[in-house]
Amino acid sequence: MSESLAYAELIAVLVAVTDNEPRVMTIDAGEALPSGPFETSHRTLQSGLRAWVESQTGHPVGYLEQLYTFADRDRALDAGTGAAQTRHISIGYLGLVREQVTLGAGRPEWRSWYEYFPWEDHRDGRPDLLTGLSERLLDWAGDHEVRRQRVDFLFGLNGQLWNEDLVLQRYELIYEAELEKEAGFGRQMASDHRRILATGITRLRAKIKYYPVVFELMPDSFTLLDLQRMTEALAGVRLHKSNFRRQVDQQNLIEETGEMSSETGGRPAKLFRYRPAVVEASSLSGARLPYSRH
Amino acid sequence: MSESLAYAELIAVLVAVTDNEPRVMTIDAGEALPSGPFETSHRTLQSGLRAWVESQTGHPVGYLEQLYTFADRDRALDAGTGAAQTRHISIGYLGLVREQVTLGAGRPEWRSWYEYFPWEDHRDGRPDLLTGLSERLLDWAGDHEVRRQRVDFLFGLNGQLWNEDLVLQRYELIYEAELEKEAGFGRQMASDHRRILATGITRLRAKIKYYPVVFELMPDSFTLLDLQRMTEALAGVRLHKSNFRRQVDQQNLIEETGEMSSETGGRPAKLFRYRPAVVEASSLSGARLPYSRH
DNA sequence: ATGACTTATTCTCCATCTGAGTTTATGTCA
DNA sequence: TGACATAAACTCAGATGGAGAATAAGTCAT
Repeated sequence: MSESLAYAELIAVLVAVTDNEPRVMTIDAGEALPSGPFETSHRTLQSGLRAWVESQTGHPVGYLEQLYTFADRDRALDAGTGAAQTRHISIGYLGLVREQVTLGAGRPEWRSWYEYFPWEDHRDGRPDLLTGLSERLLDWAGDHEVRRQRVDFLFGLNGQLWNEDLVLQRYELIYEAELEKEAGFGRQMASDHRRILATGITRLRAKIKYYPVVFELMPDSFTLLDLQRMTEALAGVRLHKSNFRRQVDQQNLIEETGEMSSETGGRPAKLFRYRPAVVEASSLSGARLPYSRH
Repeated sequence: MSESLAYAELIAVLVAVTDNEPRVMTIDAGEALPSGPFETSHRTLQSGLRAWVESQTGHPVGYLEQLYTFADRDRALDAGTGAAQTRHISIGYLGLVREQVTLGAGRPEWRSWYEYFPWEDHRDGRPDLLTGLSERLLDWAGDHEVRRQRVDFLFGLNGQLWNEDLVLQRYELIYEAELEKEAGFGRQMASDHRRILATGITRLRAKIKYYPVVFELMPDSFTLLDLQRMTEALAGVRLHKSNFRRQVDQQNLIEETGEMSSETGGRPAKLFRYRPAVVEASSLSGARLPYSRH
């Protein structure tokens, strides 16, 4: 029975956006994601994480969702000995906070997530760094047709479109090609934290498409362009202005406050607020099956 | 430090489909989902689960994905005492197997998941049981406008459409209304296993829309109607025949084997096989952002 | 005050997709 | 042989989505 006892910790991918830059909370001079033991005093995982994060950031966490449970981190340590050793289980969470005032000890810092994944920011066009990176990946792929296709597909080569959702898959390819520790290909982190961060970004980029989580990061009132910039910051991609607007108001999730913003540099913009959703959101799904009435 | 030691177990929602009925593997005469300790000998969570499941079912698990980690099960036990007590962490997995030959001990059985959630099967129209159930839910909602809207939305009342994805949310509403133990509202399970099952069904119903997992449950060759029936079994909803076909071959995931099936009762149907995907699947996504070229 | 420049907001257009059937083909079975 | 079943292909109108033009309403340098 004691075989199954494990050391359980919580680990957080905490996201905030300032100056159109998506940031993640880090400790150890940007080398690690914040984490802590899962104490018996915590009623649930969720509440444990929430309490702990709020004491660190000084701000309520608007949105919190479980990401993934990682348990194969320490396998290198186990190998060979065969000794019964305490298992390490990390339960990852994704949290969104509106502002980033840091209070806690250990000098937590908010850093742009593009420091860790510089190839993921396509807002000003395809990053230059991608040239060198994809060259290295293609070298690695060599004649291996499947590998080559994967590189093309994941990095938008050979006429394929860039798909911003595939953050984790891209990182894993880079890892497989053993390029993840190369200088110039993004800042590194301790242990597998960079992978966990990639998992969080992936989840968030997918989620904003079918669930109104962006508003957890927006201030109470905002212009449509603010909202677009926020979405672009997260997705790492530019969006089509008028089509973005059309989509937003079809979804019926925002309403005018009646006031205007004058800090636009051009024509003043209407201010909007989030309208906490008709009913439970959803139904804005996306993928559908071809239903049949009857 | 020892505060954070926890007992870790794996728990599986194992799904197979036979006779157009989606089935889940259970133990204890259908009262529990199969689970086991996460042993140190297991290299990773995934491999631990896989080995253990295959020894139980005698069949390889085609598809396996982590569902959720549950840790707030035993809170009732902790309450009041404040004593340091071993935490119980369950890591849930969803697995798909093509056939269901059971070998293991403890008399595992495959049971239709609709035994546990009879209101979820709308293939032959709205189940009668929903009349009584929604009546009880509306009673519970009373004048509470928000509750009433939630009931309407989740159970497709008042002109709203039935959304088959909301399995977990429906179960949680029923739980909140304290109707989950009432006779007639589905077979019960030990502890929170019914909730875990609901989580699995929810995940699977969502997934089939944007990822070709159905094929993990199909035999090597099949007709288009077979594929449709499989999808309907999982979604619990009837689909539009020709539109389903159109969608399937737009996705380019299957190809004709060249042979025909004669067991249709009508005109013989072409047989198809799964074509393990152009590249990594995806790009059949669904929800999209309004991208901008530039 | 005026014209250049910026950003906001509204429209338009057209190609594609989707929902909901029809129509025609090809078997089995009484 | 005709009734019945299912398969497979085709139709068509309305909704959706990508792309960009047109118009509105500010700021700012001259």
